[in-house]
Amino acid sequence: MRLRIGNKDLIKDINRSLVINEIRLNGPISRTDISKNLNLGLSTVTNIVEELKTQKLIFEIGEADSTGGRKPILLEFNYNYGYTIGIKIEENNLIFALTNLNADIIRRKKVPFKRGSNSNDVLELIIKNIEDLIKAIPMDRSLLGIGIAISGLIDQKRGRLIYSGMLNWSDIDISGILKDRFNVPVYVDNDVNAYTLAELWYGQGRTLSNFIVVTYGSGIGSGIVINKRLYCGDFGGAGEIGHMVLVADGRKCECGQKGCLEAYASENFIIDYIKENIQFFKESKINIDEELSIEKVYEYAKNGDMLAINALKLSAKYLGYGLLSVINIFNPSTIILAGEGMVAKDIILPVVIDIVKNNFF
Amino acid sequence: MRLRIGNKDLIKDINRSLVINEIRLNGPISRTDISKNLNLGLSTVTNIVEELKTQKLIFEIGEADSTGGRKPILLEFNYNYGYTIGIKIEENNLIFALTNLNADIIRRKKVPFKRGSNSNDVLELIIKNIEDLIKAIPMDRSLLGIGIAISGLIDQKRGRLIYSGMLNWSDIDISGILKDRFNVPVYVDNDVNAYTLAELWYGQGRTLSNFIVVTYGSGIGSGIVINKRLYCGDFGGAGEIGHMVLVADGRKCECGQKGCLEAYASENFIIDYIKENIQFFKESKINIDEELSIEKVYEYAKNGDMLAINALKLSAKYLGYGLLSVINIFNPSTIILAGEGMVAKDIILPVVIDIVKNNFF
DNA sequence: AACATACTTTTTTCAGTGAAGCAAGTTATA
DNA sequence: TATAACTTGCTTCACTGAAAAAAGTATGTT
Repeated sequence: MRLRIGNKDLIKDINRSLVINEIRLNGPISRTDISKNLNLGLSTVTNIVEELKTQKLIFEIGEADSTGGRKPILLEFNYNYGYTIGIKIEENNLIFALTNLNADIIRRKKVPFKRGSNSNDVLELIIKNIEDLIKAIPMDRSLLGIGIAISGLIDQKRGRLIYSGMLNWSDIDISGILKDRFNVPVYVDNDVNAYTLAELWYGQGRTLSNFIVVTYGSGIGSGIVINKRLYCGDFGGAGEIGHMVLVADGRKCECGQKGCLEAYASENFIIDYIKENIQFFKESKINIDEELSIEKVYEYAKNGDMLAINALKLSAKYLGYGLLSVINIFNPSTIILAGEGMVAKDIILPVVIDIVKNNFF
Repeated sequence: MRLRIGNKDLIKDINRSLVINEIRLNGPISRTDISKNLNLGLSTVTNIVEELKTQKLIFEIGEADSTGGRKPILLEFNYNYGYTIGIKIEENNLIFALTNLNADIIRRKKVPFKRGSNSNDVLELIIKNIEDLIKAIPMDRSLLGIGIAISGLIDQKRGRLIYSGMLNWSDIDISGILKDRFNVPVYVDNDVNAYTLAELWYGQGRTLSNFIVVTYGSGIGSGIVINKRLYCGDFGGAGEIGHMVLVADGRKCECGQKGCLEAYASENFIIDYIKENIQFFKESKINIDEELSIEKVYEYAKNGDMLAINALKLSAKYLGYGLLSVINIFNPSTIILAGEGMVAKDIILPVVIDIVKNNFF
């Protein structure tokens, strides 16, 4: 990143940003209060507000009660100034959401596609659906940007998909293709990071400087926020805590390594563990001959099946050790646990919390 | 951190910083080149340079060869503008260094104190020696700041020592005491972070945005640099990679946890391993009855003793697994390995590199 | 070799610009 | 009449850009 030099444009940009954010986050608010909160001159605020009003980025929403003088005029951010489209690419589904700037969903759409489709066909499908969604935007407003979440390794800076095992795609310039077509900024990131940004901007992370989001489900991933910014590493692949070594020389992991956290705390491990140990649980109702899905395991556990419960608890134990490492490394005030695996949180959380509490250095 | 509003002071501060840093890092340099490199107006550079010259922060060092026109006047940063004192508190030694702003050491001093001394006595000793060092500063120059490195848990923001096991001190307002006495900024951090900052400012890290320093010795620690800033975590304790769980339910660690990296990759492990396994190495020359120090182990290893070599290699193997986890989490372009353990790098490095290369996801 | 002319490059000067800041004034209310 | 909210007009100051000044080099002529 090149450092910006100080000049009048910089001042302008800074103060406009400050005023917009003050109104967006603390609005409705009066000019006087903005001035006090930001320590900006009152006349400066007046001028900036005037400009933002003509740009329709903000508007006067009405007046508040007087406290002994002229009533303050309340300003509010125009959340419908523009719209954005968010897309999640799943294994055989596209999920679209058209939102305003408050992330209110205006329209939502789920579009299936054939598992294993090639990237060109799916991108074609994405373009068609974006065109369709754009029609729902009011005439005098416009699309401001597109965000895409894909499970895989992403070059965030260039908006390229480097590799996705789930889709079996590699090296696709998603941002370039869509930017050419729609002429708006296009952001691409993996699903965990996208979820982490959501927590940072709209969720529990709003008030935090540093936190880690850990997703627990088919695999284990994490999003890292440091100094209020998502950290992606030098090659875009930070946060792969699923492939931390938890058991030196341990179980083989899909990635090729041995003893990864993900080889112990994941859906696959739970199912494998049940298969390996069903012989020791004569009273278990689990039928090993039918295809065993993770949902069925949850079902069995809910009904008190000890094998299912043990498998979940063991997986949770390893998850706890993984979190312990994360805590020792990042020393964050908060860790957010999420992911499909959390549907069994009644069983998992007590185990995890117990391990973390009793072992933290 | 409160955001600064945009005004003329901000512009001034930014551009003065940019010019100073340009001269400091790329000097000697002419006004014209500064203007080109920073994209700042030539007249602006002239004005700022004039100001910095009267402040004696920079000076004109001479002229460079002409390239067909007027000779450029070269500007250089005045590294002797002021001085700083750096102090490392060891188990029974204080190490002082008086340096100029180029980190050139003007004077260095080693002052022993009684192991187990209380903090007041040692701080008294520190103050006396600082007073002594200040006498070595030229009359017209001054002390600009003090930096202190201690092994332990530090509250960097307040400059307080929270707890040091090595010294058996806790909750000491080091910064407050010295700031009151000398009226200059005082920075306190643990030894690993201090070393990491040295790498960031003067070492291999100068050109890197993200890197991790891993110290391997009596324990394992790490310093984390993200976006050119040292990351300390919300409670000042980030980087404790020594207490990552490497072997679930493994060896007991000094910290109370089980299976920490430090329980496997550390001097203590190496010595314990030798004691536990000497029975299997009949040909080993190691005499288990004498007090076994890590230095002696290195000596034995250098002379080809297989037990010593095996112990070092095994410890290195675990270190490799630890680094693998660090790489998976941070995805940095560079890891810097340092610490006393590296004196045996001929044995350790090949093992570590092999593990990392063959396993990286 | 001495000199004149043309061109280059570096640095300085100075009027102009614009964003913030300040103070006095206006509006609206208790 | 006092007070709070907001507006207007003027001042300030750091950057900008163009022109001028300073200090060279390159080349051709006598």
